[in-house]
Amino acid sequence: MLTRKAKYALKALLVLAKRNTDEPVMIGELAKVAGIPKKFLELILLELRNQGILQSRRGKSGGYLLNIAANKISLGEVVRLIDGPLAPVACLSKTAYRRCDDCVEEGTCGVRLALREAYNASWEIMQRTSIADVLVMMEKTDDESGHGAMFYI
Amino acid sequence: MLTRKAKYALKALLVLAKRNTDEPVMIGELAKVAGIPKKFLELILLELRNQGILQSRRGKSGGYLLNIAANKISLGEVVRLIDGPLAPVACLSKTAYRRCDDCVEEGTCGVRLALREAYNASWEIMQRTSIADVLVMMEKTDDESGHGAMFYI
DNA sequence: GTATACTCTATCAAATCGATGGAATAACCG
DNA sequence: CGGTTATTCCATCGATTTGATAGAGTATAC
Repeated sequence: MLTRKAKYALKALLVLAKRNTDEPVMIGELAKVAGIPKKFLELILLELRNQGILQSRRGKSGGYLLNIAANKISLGEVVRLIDGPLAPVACLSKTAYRRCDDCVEEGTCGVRLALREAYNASWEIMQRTSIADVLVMMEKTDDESGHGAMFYI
Repeated sequence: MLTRKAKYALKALLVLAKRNTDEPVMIGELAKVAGIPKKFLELILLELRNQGILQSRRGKSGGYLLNIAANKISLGEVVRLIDGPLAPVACLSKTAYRRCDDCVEEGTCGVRLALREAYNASWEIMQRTSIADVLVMMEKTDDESGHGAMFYI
């Protein structure tokens, strides 16, 4: 399970990417649109900004906007920045490899072998899919559902 | 990331499946072979027993043994029993579906769409792969590594 | 200069994680 | 039998993480 933090981060990024404007979006508005507790969202956006995904503008008419093109932000990256490594065990992580302290021989470790394929399959998709891709998926699904242009995050 | 508990559960099951005997294996021995804190392993085995995966024998010369054939125990099942749903968000869970309380419209929810494919890919493999399958993988890997019959969990 | 926003630090309750001590139970041996 | 020993079973604990809130500080537009 993702933490709520990572889920909120994805939600917020989707809203920001959909706006696709140079005008920053206020935390308060973002919180309302996405249904996220405002003060909690603050922390999350701040973290995304410190990681370089977002940029912020302070003071009146301030807010947040993307710092990277939406098609350059992968789902995997977002989740990893907020929740930490995606891998089921550290010794499988592609970005934060660490030997298991209870592992006698990594090459033939059963747990590692067991989980490797499942992890790779999931990782490949998480890495390949961008925020922009998701927007396209949403539009497509929205068309099919027949609600017209209005779709929710 | 799996919790340590789930990782230990998989390890222990692999050892038990490999023994493939009617004699129960003591917690103490299991703990030593798999490199798991004994008292912690107790809880895990107990939980697996309560879930029907293992059976136990009490008193002197007691211990644990499989209650289900190793090829009927899927990785996904084990992880789910110990760590809870595999799904990244509850509204995608196949075994514990629950609507997200902050979700306006599930059909077009971006987060849901975003994670669905990655989750499905991983789920399919976790569900299809059994403890017995992993043993086979381990033997194969072990042969290639040239260590002979001795392989570690 | 003041209203409006973000920024930062501290704090809190609840849940979860990893771990432990001791009670209950069954087998063995005289 | 009855006690000793080896084992599983149960209740609980401390530390960390999670999710969320509060409030003082700071930059910006007007």
